Amino acid sequence: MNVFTEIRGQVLEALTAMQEAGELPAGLDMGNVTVEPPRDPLHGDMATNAAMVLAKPAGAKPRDIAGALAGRLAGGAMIDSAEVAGPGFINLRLAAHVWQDVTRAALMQGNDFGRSDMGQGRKVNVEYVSANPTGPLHVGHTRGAVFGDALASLLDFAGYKVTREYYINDGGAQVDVLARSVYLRYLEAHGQAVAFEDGTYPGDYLIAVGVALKTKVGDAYLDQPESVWLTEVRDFATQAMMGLIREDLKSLGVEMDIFFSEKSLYGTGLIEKALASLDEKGLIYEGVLEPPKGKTPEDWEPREQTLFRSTDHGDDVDRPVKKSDGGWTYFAPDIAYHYDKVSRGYDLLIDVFGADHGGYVKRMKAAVSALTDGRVPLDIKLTQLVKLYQNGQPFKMSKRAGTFVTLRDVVDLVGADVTRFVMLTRKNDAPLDFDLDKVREQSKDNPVFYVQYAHARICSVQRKAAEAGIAADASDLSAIAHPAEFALAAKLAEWPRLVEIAATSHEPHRVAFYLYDLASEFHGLWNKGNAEPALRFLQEDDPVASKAKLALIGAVQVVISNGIGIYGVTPVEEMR
RNA sequence: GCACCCAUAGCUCAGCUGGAUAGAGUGUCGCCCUCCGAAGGCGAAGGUCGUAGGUUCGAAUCCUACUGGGUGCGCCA
Repeated sequence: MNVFTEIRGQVLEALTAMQEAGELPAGLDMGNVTVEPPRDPLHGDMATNAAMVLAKPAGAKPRDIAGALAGRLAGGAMIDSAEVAGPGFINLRLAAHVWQDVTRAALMQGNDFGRSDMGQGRKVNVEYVSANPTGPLHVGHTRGAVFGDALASLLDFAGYKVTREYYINDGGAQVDVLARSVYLRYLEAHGQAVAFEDGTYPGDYLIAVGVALKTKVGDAYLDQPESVWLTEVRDFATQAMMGLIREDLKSLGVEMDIFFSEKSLYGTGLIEKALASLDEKGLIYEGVLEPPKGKTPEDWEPREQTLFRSTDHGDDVDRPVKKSDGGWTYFAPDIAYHYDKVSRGYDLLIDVFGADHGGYVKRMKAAVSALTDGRVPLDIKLTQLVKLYQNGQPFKMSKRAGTFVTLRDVVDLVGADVTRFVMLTRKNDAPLDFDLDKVREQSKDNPVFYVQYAHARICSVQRKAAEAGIAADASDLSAIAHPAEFALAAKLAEWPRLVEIAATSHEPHRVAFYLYDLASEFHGLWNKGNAEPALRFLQEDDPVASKAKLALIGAVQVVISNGIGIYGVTPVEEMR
């Protein structure tokens, strides 16, 4: 049940009736007509801007339209009163039964309350994390993982068919470096002294991989040239790293549907095919790029390369797909990868990248736009840096990995649920401060706690009720009658609308802020029970009222549970 | 030099894709437990929405130019 769409339906009906009555011209675009909660609750429960957006095209004064529209709306089934206000708003007061209906609907629909068919089953591919398989995931990846996963769940909840995908960069030079680093650890496992030189990975996490390699091949690679072992060790090491990464993701509760290997693109003709497709559109040519203005690299010299005319699709300069030695640039397999995604029939692609990939956005969008002739949109979400703190002080680096704080460090310290929720309490494009102490603090400036606390309180009431042999019952909700109770129910009514807004804007953080508001509304009502016993959830001698109030808070429980469920967070029944 | 992101209360941030008197938390000050969890709640104070123009019934939101901060910029992925 989405109160907003229902009321908007009534507004549109009324407008149509006005057109039929000749009060409004035909053929008006109603797309801009909105129904929203007014910022100031004194203005009523709902407001519509219909009169103002239609005034100009209809050639009438906003307040005149508003007056006529309000007259028609006032007779509606869900509407108690409709008043014209300000420049032409129509403020609506809804009938008490609307809030009771919402409460009932939330309780009955449970896990499905707020679920939308907005996506209409369209296929979406969300690619996220996609960290190089050269080591464990670190904090930055954690944010990308949490964000991508929540966005995927949100889209699923909004009616899309979602695929979660991880792109393994196992085709480039960095996996050769990985192989050499593992080889050093392999020598070390054989008792040799080794030095990690320029660019090799010195992290401790490779020690076990070196040992494992020794167990597998014995001394077969000792004193052998790279040509003998590189390919084998690279595969072995990459697999080991992906094993590590999968475990890291699992510790966060992230499960991918597809791990797509970059290497699998090579030798299959897919890259060639993708580029041929661009070539057919006349977007591939041989040429020489201008040096970047202002900051010319010292070793700059003009080279002829194979270029993609990305400027035809909104990029600033054309981009090379081949290096001067004829090998592919990184961009080429990336084009092929997206070509593959498109050919798998997705209606929408979403890439979640770290902020350091900002420079990549335009060319990637250009590529997808060119490949699909603009048919398939690609949205790229950049997640900004995570700054770690401990007790207000910048956090010192991890002892285990030597160079960075790992995902595992964070999860071990504060837990997956807290990590996930906190990392979603900021917009993806804003930097995030993550204080390892504060996120575990149990106070209301910690949104995780505050929301969980509301859920725990509800569970506490339910335990008390159970002792008295009472359970929620939505069949008679007439006891839900106080403005404070309506306010809470009104907040519940916003949930389905919020899901759609968050999903269309690809902004899962909105869920966190909503849940905080909902929790706040609930805590407020709880406390009003101090002064007004009639507002307490359990009414001594009135089982019908108690059941109704239990239904109300049960509905709150449902929404909290659904909301944090989208975040992959489990609601708690008791604070500890 | 160019591109992208950001700028809102002392601090940390929301702001429902253009709506009414811009909201939370924190910090400061004052209140509220004979009551289902006070790990809470209520109230006060706090603002030229970076600056200057523009678009229109209406701008924190859209456009332009600046200022300040972050990120990136051909054979690294």
